[in-house]
Amino acid sequence: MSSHPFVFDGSFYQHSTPEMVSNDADILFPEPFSPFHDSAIDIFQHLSNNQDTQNPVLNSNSVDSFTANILSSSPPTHQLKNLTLYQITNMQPLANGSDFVDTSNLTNGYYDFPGLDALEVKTELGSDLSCNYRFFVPNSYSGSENVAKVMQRSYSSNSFDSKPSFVYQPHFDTLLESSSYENQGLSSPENSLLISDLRRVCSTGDLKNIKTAHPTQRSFSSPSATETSLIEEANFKVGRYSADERKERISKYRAKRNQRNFTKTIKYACRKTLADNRPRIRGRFARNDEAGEIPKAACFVRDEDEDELWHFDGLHEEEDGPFGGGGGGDFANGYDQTQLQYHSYGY
DNA sequence: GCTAAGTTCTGAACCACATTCGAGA
DNA sequence: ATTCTCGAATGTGGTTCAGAACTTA
Repeated sequence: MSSHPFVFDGSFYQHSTPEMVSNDADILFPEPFSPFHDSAIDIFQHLSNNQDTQNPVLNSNSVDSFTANILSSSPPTHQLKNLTLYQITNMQPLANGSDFVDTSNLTNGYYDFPGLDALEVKTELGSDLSCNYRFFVPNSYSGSENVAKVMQRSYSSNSFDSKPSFVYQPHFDTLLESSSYENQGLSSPENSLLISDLRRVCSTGDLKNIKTAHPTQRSFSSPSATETSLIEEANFKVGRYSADERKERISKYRAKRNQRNFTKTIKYACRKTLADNRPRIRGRFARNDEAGEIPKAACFVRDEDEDELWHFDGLHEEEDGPFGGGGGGDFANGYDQTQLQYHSYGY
């Protein structure tokens, strides 16, 4: 990881012109990384819209506002004065974000997340207004996965458990998973994607890898002497698209986004119920009678309640266990939680 | 730049059986 | 034309694994 400020994708993210709010997101998270790309646009747009507080993430009202904006496809009504995207390696207190952080995590006023780098998104809404977002990325992670592939994977397995642990801005975490978030119908798969994509970018260090999608352009690095001149020019040109071109691309992408279908269609709910309750051996459906005869040694790791696990008595009244699905719930209890979560995001 | 070895990731296959479908009586 | 019967086809989810894709030395 480099120190701030950095030049990314041929652009230096500082002192962007107002009309570059969503365009910056378009550049940072180009279309191949669609879900996060779009989320980034929404976030940036929120930042541009939210001028009623110094730090829109600070209070609960703005949380709702932020949430609403994340999900809103409406174009921004206000524009950012500046957008600054820092990449930093040393934790420093946010300039105006005392409420932004969980103070219990502060050490001498500094965040202390060993083994993590931070990516800070700073927005300046005016001469006196600004807010900061930070994403924490494992600095030990050296992988350089193909971003497009990562995104593709996210649809099939939605797994981020296999990656090194990470911490991203705590308030942001709370925000995304807050009750208000759920109350606004945000538990749908596509909205889960929004959360998981943010996480994934952090957990996999994909910001580093974004450069791979633009092999012909400049890489993610700290500014050299040559780049310094780029920095000076950054006020006037960001990325490869003009403002109109970016707007057009964003509009096109939004239209495409609205047509997405993230949900797996269950044609017959009764069959799903049956499948959920059907006994399995190594993931395969097992005969009802056969299941009860399986010796304990072959029943994965289960120290107790094996009889309950393998004696299938048809449909259960209580079908929704902690992991959903009656018999499946019992079955699931025998799994390592991480393994279970991996598959529970299957849609 | 090329190659081999290692790693990561994806998607198809597998399984049982209740339900659905459609042809024939 | 309507109803009934019965065999075939379908759909459902967790796990495994082959092979593709990618990374590293």
